Amino acid sequence: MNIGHAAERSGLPAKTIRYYEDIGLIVPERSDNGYRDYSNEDVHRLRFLQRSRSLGFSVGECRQLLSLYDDKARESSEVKALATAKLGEIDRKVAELLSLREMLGRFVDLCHGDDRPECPIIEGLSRDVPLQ
Amino acid sequence: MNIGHAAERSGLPAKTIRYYEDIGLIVPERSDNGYRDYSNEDVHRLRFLQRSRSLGFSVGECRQLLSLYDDKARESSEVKALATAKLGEIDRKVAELLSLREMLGRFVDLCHGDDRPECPIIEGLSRDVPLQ
DNA sequence: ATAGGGATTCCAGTTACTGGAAGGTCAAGG
DNA sequence: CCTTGACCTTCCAGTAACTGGAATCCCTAT
Repeated sequence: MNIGHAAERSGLPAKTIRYYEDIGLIVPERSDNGYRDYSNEDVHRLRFLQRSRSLGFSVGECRQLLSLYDDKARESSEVKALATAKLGEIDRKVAELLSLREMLGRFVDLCHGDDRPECPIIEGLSRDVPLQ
Repeated sequence: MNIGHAAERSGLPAKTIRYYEDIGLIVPERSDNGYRDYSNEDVHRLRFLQRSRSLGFSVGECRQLLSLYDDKARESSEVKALATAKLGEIDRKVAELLSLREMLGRFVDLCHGDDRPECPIIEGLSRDVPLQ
């Protein structure tokens, strides 16, 4: 299967698939004409990558996950530890965004948003300690 | 004021301040010895940058905000529009993270996490359609 | 005189791709 | 047989927003 087809079936752009090959995540066979030739198992692996990345795993973590995926004797606790750590990261990220949201939201609420130059948002951004 | 002091007072690393100068966000005076010399107003501007960045504005957006900050005749509606758009972005990002969190959390819950190789997380990541 | 702590510039690396140029391959149509 | 268009190849460069490091310079204190 050519890269275009593999791209379609995995949901990853062809460019990205080549990049993943550059960094050694997936190395397909080559056809006689030099084209990359992906097996169904390769596509599976690509989809695994696509899904892991979209779930917020870094490429490095995907590499770890792939080696666990390849290791038929892995212990599920290893995988669970990785995934649980990632959950914690997501939670921290959400909390951080929510606190930013709250501060910015307060600035926005205070701003009348008309044609006058006074603007609590600008003031909030430049004040030493925003909101007392 | 030397860059070290400006860094301390603005909460930005000196490296970052030099970078901001490279990209034209803030250009301080120079002392006779060639050292950068920051005024109190410069520090104010740096803090504005620090705060805006930490609130999730991109450097490009900070550039916009700075020009509004500099423009004494700006209309507050302009600033409000920018900030409101950013709020929407934050909300979208949070929603996305929460949905990732939910999916990954379900995989983690399903995994017994022991020394056996069966692992619903790996399976979830490699399945075509995770959790129907 | 020298030792330290800061300052300077410049170059390279990071993450995870993405865009583009120059060229090779293949199947279909005239 | 030739061309056209859609694919494929490699390689180089650029993105965002810094960060690290090397080589060198400046200032102050002992």
